[in-house]
Amino acid sequence: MDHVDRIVAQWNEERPELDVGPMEIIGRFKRVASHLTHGMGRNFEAFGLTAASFDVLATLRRSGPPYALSPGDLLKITMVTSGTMTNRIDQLEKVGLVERVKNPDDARSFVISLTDKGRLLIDDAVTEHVKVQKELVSDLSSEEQDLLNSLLIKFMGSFEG
Amino acid sequence: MDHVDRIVAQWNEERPELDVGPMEIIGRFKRVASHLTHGMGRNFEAFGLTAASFDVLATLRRSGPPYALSPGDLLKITMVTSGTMTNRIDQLEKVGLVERVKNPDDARSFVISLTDKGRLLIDDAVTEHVKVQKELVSDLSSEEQDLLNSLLIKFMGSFEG
DNA sequence: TTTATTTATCTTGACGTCAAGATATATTTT
DNA sequence: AAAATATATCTTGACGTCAAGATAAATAAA
Repeated sequence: MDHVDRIVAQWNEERPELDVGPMEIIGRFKRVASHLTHGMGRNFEAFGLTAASFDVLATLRRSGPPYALSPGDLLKITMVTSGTMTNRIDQLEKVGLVERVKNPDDARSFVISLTDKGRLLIDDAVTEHVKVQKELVSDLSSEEQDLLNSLLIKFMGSFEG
Repeated sequence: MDHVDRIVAQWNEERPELDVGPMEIIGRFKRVASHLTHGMGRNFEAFGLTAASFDVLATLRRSGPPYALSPGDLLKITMVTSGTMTNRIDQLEKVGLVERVKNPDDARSFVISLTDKGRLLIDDAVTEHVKVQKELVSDLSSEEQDLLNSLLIKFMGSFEG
């Protein structure tokens, strides 16, 4: 009888005609996602980052040398709006982790480039990040992890496929 | 080759020593959670609600008659901070969906009570909500849904058990 | 009974996000 | 060449959230 069971039991009592089967999956899904968010967030904090700033730095880092992408590329990859990305870049530039470099071929655009400081920080943070991620799924057996992953591939495909 | 595969491939190229297996699960998890949030959010909007206000109204409704809980109860159930709950209640009170009723036995506390308008609205919204939820998981077979749910029970238990 | 502690709720200030729209530059059409 | 359209980015204002702390009332300790 976990938290979601209790919610479902209440609805069965109050609105027995409702089909609350999918609510079990979705309720647990969002709750686990919240635990994952908080678990990873504690690590981001330890590096003076937020999920938002980590997201940008990691995107630049894994894109490979020269560790630079346009704001437009970044917002497509990270699925946020342009205003959000402007704000993220502002914050990161303020603390010297990225810099805006003018594109000489198109005066509308920039590239956002990792500074040395930014690259060193994100490399350390990612090293720790994957350890945290491993720990977060560690209560599932290797077989359960594979099974969950294959279900998630299909589930995600139903939205993005 | 989905979005998460591409991210993993980039890390393998740039930081091959990292164990990015858990990242597949967690990356897909957060991405699916985001699709679920947006899918349900469109329905909340159709009723003039947000995920936050729906959350409070649904919690009150499924608690059964007299559809009233204290702010303290609500924040424990919904896992938000007290400031957030105060703000949610303010918004809902402003539009007449709940009201603050003084507790005569303890002058510090109130109960937050669904108004008639609030109860009618949340009953309609929930009816639609479970339909949306059913649709959101409909690309998974009944067996896959059960399998996913049992994995989620264990996964969630690793945080809350 | 006075003082200290705990409990219940609210306030404040900062942050990340989004939607809508503004600005400036590039490209296409006429 | 001028006008219309498209593209790239930024600005603004509102919202939901949180952490930290304030307020007020109830309870416990002295």
